[in-house]
Amino acid sequence: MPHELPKAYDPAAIEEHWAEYWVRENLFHATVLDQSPSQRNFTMLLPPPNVTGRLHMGHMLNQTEMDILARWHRMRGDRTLWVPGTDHAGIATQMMVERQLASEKTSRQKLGREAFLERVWKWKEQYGGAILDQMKRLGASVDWSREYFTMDAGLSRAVREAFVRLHEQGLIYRGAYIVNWCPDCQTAISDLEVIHEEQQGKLYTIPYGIVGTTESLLVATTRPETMFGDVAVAVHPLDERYRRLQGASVRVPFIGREIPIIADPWVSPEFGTGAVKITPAHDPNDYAVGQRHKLQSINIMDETAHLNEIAGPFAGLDRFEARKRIVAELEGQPGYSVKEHSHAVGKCDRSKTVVEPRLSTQWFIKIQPLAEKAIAAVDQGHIRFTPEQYRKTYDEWMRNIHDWCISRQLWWGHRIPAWHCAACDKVTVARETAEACQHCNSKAISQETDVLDTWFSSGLLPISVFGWPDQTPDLAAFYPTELLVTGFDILFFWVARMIMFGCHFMLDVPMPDGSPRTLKDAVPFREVYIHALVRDAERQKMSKTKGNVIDPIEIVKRYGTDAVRFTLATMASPGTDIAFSEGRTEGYRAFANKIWNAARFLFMQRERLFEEEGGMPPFTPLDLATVTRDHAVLLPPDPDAPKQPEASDESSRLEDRWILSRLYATANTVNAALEIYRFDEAAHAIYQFFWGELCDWYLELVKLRIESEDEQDRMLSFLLFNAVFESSLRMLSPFMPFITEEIWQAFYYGRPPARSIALMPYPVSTQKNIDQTAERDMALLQSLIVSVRAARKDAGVPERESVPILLRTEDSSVFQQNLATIQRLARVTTLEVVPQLPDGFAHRATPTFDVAVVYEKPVDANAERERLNKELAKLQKEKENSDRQLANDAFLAKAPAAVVEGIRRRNAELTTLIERTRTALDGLSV
RNA sequence: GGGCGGAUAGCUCAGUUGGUUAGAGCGCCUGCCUUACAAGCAGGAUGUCGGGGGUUCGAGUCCCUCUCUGCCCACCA
Repeated sequence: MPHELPKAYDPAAIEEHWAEYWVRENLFHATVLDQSPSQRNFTMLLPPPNVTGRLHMGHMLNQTEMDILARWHRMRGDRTLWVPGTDHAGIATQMMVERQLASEKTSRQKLGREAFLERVWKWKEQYGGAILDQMKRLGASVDWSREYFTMDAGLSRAVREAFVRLHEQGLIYRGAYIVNWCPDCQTAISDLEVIHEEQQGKLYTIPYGIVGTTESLLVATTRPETMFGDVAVAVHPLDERYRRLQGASVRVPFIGREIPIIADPWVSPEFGTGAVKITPAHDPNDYAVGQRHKLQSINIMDETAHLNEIAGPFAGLDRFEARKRIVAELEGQPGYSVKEHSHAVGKCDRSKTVVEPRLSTQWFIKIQPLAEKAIAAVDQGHIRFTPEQYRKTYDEWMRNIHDWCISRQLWWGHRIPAWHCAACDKVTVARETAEACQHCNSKAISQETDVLDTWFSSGLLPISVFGWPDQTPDLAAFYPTELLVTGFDILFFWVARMIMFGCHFMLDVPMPDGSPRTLKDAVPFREVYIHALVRDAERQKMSKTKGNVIDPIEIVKRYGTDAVRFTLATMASPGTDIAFSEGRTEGYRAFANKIWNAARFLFMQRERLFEEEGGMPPFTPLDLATVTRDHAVLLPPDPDAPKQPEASDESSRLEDRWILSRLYATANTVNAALEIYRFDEAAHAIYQFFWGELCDWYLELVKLRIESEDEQDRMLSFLLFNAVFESSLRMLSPFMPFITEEIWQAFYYGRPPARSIALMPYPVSTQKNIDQTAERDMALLQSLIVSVRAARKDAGVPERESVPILLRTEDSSVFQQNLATIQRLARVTTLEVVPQLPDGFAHRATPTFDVAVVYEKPVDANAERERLNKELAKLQKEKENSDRQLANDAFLAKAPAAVVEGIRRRNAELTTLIERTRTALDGLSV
């Protein structure tokens, strides 16, 4: 017996089951063994969420898009691999565990490094990766057997290898430079992790006493608290105001240290007073000036941004507290002044603390050589961006790139494989744990305590997940990946780094056939699709502080994954952010419900029909082939299927030819749209076809025929509906994997031709399958039915009552041949073709026909007059426009013939329509 | 300071290389519990395509300009 579908569509009741099924059956596992010469690869890497992360709407959009593409490619027969994993997320994870420790009244310092790391691993085992479970619930068709974590042994080995190689190549160096220091995280961070915020601050003008005089030099600064680190005051060499002071000295206020007045062209005389304090240890510009003038650097702050003993009376104070006190002290001094000043302040992306530029010893990557290859790879078209504008963004960034500070003063992360020697003070960099100093062979070495920036390991993912540095079969088979789908927020953090690392390291790996690899095949992916940001319904960025965060899992619980996925797909048009609205989701849940009920209709008819026939026939693709013999595209390929006798097209009914044509057209649209990542177009096309054509029209006609006497037609219409419906399910499956799986499994109850709809072929078609005659005739028929329905409404015919209609038309053949359709869908008794419509009946006029409903209840003359007048005005306006165009010689001469012809035809139609509408109006007034 | 994007129906958005009547969903109005579906069916209303100028036979679409708005990048104290 066929599987029953419950009366109500309840996503909660079906989704979990299939989510588990797909994982359990390991359906989306891809191996090198799958390889067949004709098969295309489609490989993607999931942008790894933080292991501490919780799924948000951005993840869901990203995963929905990737999953649609993965499922689509898989169904099209491509060897599809989508690799999932999580990122150890250095700072984020460490902070999370530290918070936990704090609540237990302890700290990582108290635990010590080793115990702390143990604790983090424990935390990771216990709570980490919850986000991947959430992903499973969304139906993401990833290869779970390949799940990675960026601190796995294999990936860690790749990290060490990459570090050592870069070091060997002279591309990694260590030194004291001004870096961005987060006093809260107590680590250096890269330029990218600093977010600049425009802020209303103050510009303080502070008098510095000139040595040997009673005069003062006025110095403008936004950061008075750094004055204790001042080593000079700089003026522009050509600044006449200060020329005489060059070479003189001033005293740092409060502490009285003498510092020189120097001249440097970097100073702009227009800003402030034209005299700048130089604090090399706490400002990148000042550091550069200091270097030029061989000045020393004085660090006045500790790692928590509290002033040290050099600050004299202000020692021990936090930098902002110090500023307050200093300003208070300066208040009232001659020359001192304050004015409002708006400037950009750098904050730590993670902690939102104001970043402190700080001189410290860090590890850096000399990025230029890597960037050059990365620029070339995109320039030469080996990597394409969608939307294209991001290519420019990428290019600009790459061309202005600075060296990358990769060391972090954290404990959680890939520890830098370098050992410091206590004896000779030199550094040993090694792949394996070093036992002795490379330089002096001393055993007194200790490993560098810093770890690597998290993005160092994620930048290596495209190569490390496939086993690099080993030349594994996976690396040979799956590198480069095809596509990267991600948000622009990690374009520089991640995308750019992957491109740099991929190009750099893979150029050394020969191709599978042994030939040398070129840039074209060294790239980590061939395409990058950058998707939009998901905002709330009011277009606000979702944020915890605003409290407008939509939890996708909550929404999924309420509407079902399929509905949410479809919402995101329909709204995902490139270049614009998504304002997520529950209203839309509700609408697409209704769509899922529609599909559900169409399936129920199908199953009910199947039972009814074949009970009469004396038993259930098998429902295999083979049976469907009996009605769709010309249309193998609809079906799973079955080379053993016997050829079926061909029915002639003439015997086919209009609606049959029409629905097939529409199905093919939809398949064409969907495939073309997905090819260029137009998820919205693809989803709209399916929606429109399924609801607006298959359900609203074809299904209604199937009802009519299933009741008919003609047994053969009964069967044919049923089987064809079956086939079209099943094809539609497959077409829809990448977008709504759950409901389609549920119905499809029920459809093939007992013996499905595959383990999952996800492994069935995707509908494809060509232009030649489009039946233009059928589409045109059906449009005409629909137009008549809609006209009659409207006229019925005007006449006030009760919904259930059928009425005769009068039709005036040149050619009534389509209507005559499809009389039953008209009778059924427009509730018509008889159709009479007349040379002229009589007055007094509600009617509609179109270019090809006029139709009236014969109903004794007189139409409301006033309402009808109003409607007709409005109609007339619209027609006349349009007519005027086309008249003007047709009277224009330039238009006739220059416009393409087809356009002119079109307007001529329309103009003629308008003439007729206007005439008829006038007649109708006259008829009313009689 | 540089760069990029957006402004189309009450709301959220489509609108392909300029070409006949600018679309969809939601919302709104009217009528229907027609046994697949009221999460439904049928019918309907709604737009100076941000303002101004230009190119063109023809502009929502191309150019200039203005207004508003969002974002990215940036070491000027």
